[in-house]
Amino acid sequence: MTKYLITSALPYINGIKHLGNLVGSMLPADVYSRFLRQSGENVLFICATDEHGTPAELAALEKNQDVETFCTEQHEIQKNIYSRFNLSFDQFGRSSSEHNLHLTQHMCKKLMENGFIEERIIKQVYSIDDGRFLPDRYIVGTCPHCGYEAARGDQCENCTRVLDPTDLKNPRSAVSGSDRLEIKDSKHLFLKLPMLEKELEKFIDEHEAEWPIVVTSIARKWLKEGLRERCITRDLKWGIPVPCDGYDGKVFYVWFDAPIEYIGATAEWADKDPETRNYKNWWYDTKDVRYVEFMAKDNIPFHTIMFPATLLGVREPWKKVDYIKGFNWLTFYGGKFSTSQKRGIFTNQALDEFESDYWRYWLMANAPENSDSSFTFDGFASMINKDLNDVLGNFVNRVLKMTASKMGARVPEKFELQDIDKLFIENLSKRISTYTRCLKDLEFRKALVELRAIWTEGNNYLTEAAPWTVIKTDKNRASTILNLAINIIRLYAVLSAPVIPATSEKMMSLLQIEKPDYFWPKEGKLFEELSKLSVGKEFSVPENPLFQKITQDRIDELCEKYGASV
RNA sequence: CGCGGGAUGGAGCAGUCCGGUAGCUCGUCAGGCUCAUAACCUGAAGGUCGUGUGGUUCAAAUCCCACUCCCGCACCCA
Repeated sequence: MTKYLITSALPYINGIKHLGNLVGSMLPADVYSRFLRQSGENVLFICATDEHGTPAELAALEKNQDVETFCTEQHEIQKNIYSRFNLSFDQFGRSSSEHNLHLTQHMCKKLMENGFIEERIIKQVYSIDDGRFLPDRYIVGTCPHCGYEAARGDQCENCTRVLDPTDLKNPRSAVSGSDRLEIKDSKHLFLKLPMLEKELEKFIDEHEAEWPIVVTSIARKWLKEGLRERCITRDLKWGIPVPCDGYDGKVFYVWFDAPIEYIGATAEWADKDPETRNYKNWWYDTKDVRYVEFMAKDNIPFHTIMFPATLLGVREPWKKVDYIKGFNWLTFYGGKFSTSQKRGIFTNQALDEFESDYWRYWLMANAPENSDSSFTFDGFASMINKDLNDVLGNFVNRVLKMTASKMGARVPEKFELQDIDKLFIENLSKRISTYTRCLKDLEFRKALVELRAIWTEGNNYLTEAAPWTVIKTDKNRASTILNLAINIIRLYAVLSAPVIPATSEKMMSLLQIEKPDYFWPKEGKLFEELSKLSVGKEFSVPENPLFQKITQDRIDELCEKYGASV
């Protein structure tokens, strides 16, 4: 049977991520993983923090911490936030793990043996006062073309010309501002991507028909422009040491070791139960694994070109990706999320404002699948109020309260179904199969439109069946309708669980189901699905609605707080 | 001529690959219901699908051409 390996792009360690990061990789990967698990599939969902590189070192410096302590702390902070978002990682690892170190070094050695690595001497800028080599973008100076004074070493933001740090006039360190810089020769390893170009092209060809356009078009663009040798090492302390003579004080560049951590994290997972788990069953010489990656569009070149190049070049049967789900950007009021301008919402702030399901629902319903999409508090509030409160929350509430008040807080008896019931079940069945297909195809926005329609069907049914009227003349008939309605609540809990798992649990607990099963309904078996609750079983009458409405005052307050231009 | 994405009723989107009566959600208006959170259900109004009154076609939101405007690609950050 096919096993599903799911990875989400690794969030970088240097600070708490915002909502855009969440919706572009981890959250949709979670929804998909949950859906597959509920469908009875064998799923391994892997993520980790990406910890190496200069930004991490500098962030640690700013906090007066050594970089390892900093990363350990930040890893815990992020891990905690994601668990509050109910992201169901099987493993949330760290790219600084032992496993990743060994795997990365192994990959490098194999690449060398196979002739895909060459050594080059390059000139690097060294800052005497900072005591370190500086990456290009941490050198600032005056642009030789336009005279802009704060041009960076890799590109002038004013005239957009690509620069070399040595082009800059009056160069200085962006870290300390010091101008005591010198240029030193430094040995580095380069991955010879051009040698793998044909194979990569074939790799992309094989998946062209299936992959989203945003993914293949970015990959094609790189191939079209021609691949160049890429430097895979850096003059840094923090990272995975290069296992070669003469490379003391050098580590691998983050883009090289970060994706390998997908494998590393799987090995970390296997360590927890070595008797039954083996990471190679998922990654090495497998025939039964379907591997799906989730990422935002900036990560696509690394996952379509660089990482496959590594895995191809080692000449070992490592599992390569089968499907890539790429996302565009989520914007904040049409503009970018911006840390320095205090625009946008970070994941920890989001959780302080609302329960995770509010965010999960909105983000998935508005996932930037085909183009960038924009977050606004107005849009957020109106969708939460309408879909979660009025449609779903109210349905649960009205059914349970009505049943309790008319016939007591127990699942009422079911008698013969009438046409109206059968028609409803038929409609529901169609919608569920559409919903299921959308989830399978990773069409999240469409899936959520369908989920909402499924919820609406319930309200529709109640209106048509009108148990509050029927009960006056035919108690058995009213009992049947309400029996069905309560069973629908259970079914909704199951169907909603990939997206809003915490709410699903609440619904199950209202029905006093101790060990709820969330098995996905089978095609054509809806009658059975709607008969799972035993007659006479007690349920709880909700004291509070499942959700709370977001008022206009609250919206105004949030706009103010998060720098939304109203 | 830098690269990429976009332009569809008041708002947000689908439809564009594979031409054939313009669809969904919100909002608005009217009606129904009264079990429920002033919630639910039904119906209606509202668009010449950025521009050229451009080309192909019996037929174009959809294919081709030209143009306009918007948004990313610059600290932070995905």
